[in-house]
Amino acid sequence: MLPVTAPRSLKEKQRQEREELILQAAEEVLAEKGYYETSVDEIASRVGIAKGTVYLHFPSKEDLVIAILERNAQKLLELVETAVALAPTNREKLEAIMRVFYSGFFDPRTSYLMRLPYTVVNSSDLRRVFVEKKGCMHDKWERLDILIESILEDGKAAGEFDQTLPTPIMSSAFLSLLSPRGFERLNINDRISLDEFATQLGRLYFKGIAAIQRD
Amino acid sequence: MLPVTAPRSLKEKQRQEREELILQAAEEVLAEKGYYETSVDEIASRVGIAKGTVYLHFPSKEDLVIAILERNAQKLLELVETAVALAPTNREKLEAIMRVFYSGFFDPRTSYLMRLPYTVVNSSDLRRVFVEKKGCMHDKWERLDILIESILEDGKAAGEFDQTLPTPIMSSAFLSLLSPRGFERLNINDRISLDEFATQLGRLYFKGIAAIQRD
Amino acid sequence: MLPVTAPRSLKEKQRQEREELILQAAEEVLAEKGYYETSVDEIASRVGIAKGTVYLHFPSKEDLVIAILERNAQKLLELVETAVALAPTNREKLEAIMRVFYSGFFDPRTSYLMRLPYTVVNSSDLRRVFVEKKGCMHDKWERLDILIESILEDGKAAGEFDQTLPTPIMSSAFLSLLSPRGFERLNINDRISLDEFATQLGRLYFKGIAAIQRD
Amino acid sequence: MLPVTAPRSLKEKQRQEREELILQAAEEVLAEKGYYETSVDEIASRVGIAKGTVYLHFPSKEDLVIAILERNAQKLLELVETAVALAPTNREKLEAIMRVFYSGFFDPRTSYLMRLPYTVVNSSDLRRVFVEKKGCMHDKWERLDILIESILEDGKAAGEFDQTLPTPIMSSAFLSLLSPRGFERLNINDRISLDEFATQLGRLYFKGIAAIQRD
DNA sequence: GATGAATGAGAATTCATTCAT
DNA sequence: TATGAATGAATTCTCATTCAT
Repeated sequence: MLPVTAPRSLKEKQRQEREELILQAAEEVLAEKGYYETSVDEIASRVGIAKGTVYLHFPSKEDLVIAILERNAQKLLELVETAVALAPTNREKLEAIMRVFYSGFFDPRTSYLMRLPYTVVNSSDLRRVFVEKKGCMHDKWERLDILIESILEDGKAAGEFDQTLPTPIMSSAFLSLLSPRGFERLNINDRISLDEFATQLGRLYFKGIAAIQRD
Repeated sequence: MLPVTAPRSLKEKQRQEREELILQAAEEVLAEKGYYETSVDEIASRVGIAKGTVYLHFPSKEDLVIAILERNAQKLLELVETAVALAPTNREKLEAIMRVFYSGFFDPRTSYLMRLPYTVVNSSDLRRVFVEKKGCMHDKWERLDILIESILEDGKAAGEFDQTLPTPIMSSAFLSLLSPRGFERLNINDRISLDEFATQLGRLYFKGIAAIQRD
Repeated sequence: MLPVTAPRSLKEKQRQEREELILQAAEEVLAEKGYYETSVDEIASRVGIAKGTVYLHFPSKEDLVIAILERNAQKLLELVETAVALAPTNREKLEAIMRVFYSGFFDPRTSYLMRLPYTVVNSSDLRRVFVEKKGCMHDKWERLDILIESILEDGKAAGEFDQTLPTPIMSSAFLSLLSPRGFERLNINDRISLDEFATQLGRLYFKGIAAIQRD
Repeated sequence: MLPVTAPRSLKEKQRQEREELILQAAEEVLAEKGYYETSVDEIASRVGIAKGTVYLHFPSKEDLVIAILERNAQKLLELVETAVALAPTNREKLEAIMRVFYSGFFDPRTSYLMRLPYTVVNSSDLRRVFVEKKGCMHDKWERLDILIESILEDGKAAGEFDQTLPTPIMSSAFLSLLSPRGFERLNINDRISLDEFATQLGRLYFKGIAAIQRD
């Protein structure tokens, strides 16, 4: 008997490959030019296909971007959860999250992966369009938030973290410190390795900048 | 001789007043809708003038926004410098900067004032257009950076701040913590006053989140 | 004192003239090509203006067509009502309506005026889009219907018209006979004057085609 | 020799069956949405085949519609000719035609059959595309016209119909009265049976609406 | 100066048709 | 033969910018 599913899964495979190419090209252009300066035409021509073909895969430009955001946010979340699961202490869990974000931001292979969701969530323009209006990535971002807060709470319970600091402040500050701008700012003048950066930033987050650490 | 300067300065005054109205309306719409969703038409109609009139004052939409950014960045810088000058210690100087930013972000009267420059600098989309391509606010942001770094260096020299942390990391982290998203995130669920927020964030920045602060 | 209203009304006049030109060009192209084969581009280029200018006057292609339909239906209704008011007997009122329709259809100066509304109401494609979905011309067509039925009822009461025929059938048949296709069919082979056509059709409507008119 | 014709005619049979399915699906969608709102995609998916398959049977969307129109016009003509052949008098012949049209329009099983040709012939938009440009249904419509005129002429010769009315006017009016809109208009408010409608309309056509039927 | 009508390049989206598989 | 992915011309609509009044 001939494999009936084969042709279907072949087609499906090709379809997915094509879709993957579109998503990648779109990520690329979006990262280069931003949402508003990116045209569907350009995405298509970068893949080497016609404009109409993009619309065979995604019903609209917005939906294409949402697909990228959801996918990347999902991947990001998985990386974070894995990293957290592997880290033994609460402090190391947080440091692991930092490393996931930063290495994601600056490794060209995964750059778009994380930069786009983070950028969209933290830019007011795109936030409005995608996050607030469409609820895009809402669940993923919430899970990330919950994860961080639970690490902080665990750390407090374990006496590792300062119980007098409100957890929301701690998590909010933590998310702020993850901004790719932080490392970009540095990289312009002072060449620094990502690892070094994450280490130092972790130290800062845990010990603060004060010299003598008595309250 | 006819009083040539008087009418001129009268005209000039009216001109400046009108320009001010345009800038204010533009700030308002930009804050509401973002750069790309804002049309010159809407700005003009909010001022109650014709679209063409906007172009008598600013050669392009981009230039109008640049004017706002430069102006607000300038004002912001002044506020920061004043606050810094008044604060006695280095830690208090940094805390003062935090307060300037946060109260600026969330006081409706000055909200646009600071949010816009900060947003633009920290969003990748607009950053590209205004900061990187046009060099917009470059000098102001550099001065802010220098100011912060000098405070940090002074603090290190005075033994207040940890000398083992690289100054660029410290300043970069400081700038990241200023993000308006930080406070927004909190305000959704946990109502917290701006003052409380700035105080706690300052504490976190200086002492870190660790429980027992011995290295 | 200068006439303050003058410049305004001048502008307004020009605006209306331009709008009139657009409406006329649109009527023309629509009559030539039909709704779906007509592009906004073609309308604009026939007026000798840019595409965008059309959108200064009408928010969408659909709205432009609706404006034409409403206007023409309105004008048509006025002509009908005037003609009816002037005709002494009920039979003459109905004949007057026939004349209004037919002379409207075939006088090149007013051709689009009536053909378009009648066509749209009686074509199933456009009916769906404009009449059913948008309620376009609904009120005008209803008034025409009421007018015709009241003439028929009056005629019945006066003993002029056959009281055994249901009024809705009579009015429906009357409206069917108004179809421009009726005259067009004739004009291809048999040249006939509009007046002659209307007269004969009136006779048919009143006396039927039977030779000896005893039931 | 292998049975060459048998498989061929089997294939041919399947081919024709499929073509029939396409035609039926197309009629259905066309009746629902109209020519311009109907996509080849929708037709194909209603048959459960791929879009490309439609093009194996018909060289273009237009040709598919032409096939439907020709076929339906043919069927309509046959029904009319049969009905005419069976009716004894000229008046009954005309009444039979009316019944064929009206029952065709409103019997869901044959609705598309007649409505489509009649609609296309009487709408100005589609008339242009199919009838005038392509000469679609031209011969059938002409035969119908000739049939009606010959009935009218026979009736006149037999003293049944008014000899002073021009035959073209009579036939043109007759065709106008067949419009499906006529019955639709009625059915909205006044529920009336098709039979009743045809009877009354026939009476109107023969005797007119006048009360006292002496000239 | 002030106006706002006009412009026209450019964007997103659709869909009949083709063609490699 | 059947498929359905790919195409790309065509369409509607937007909006920054210009310019005659």
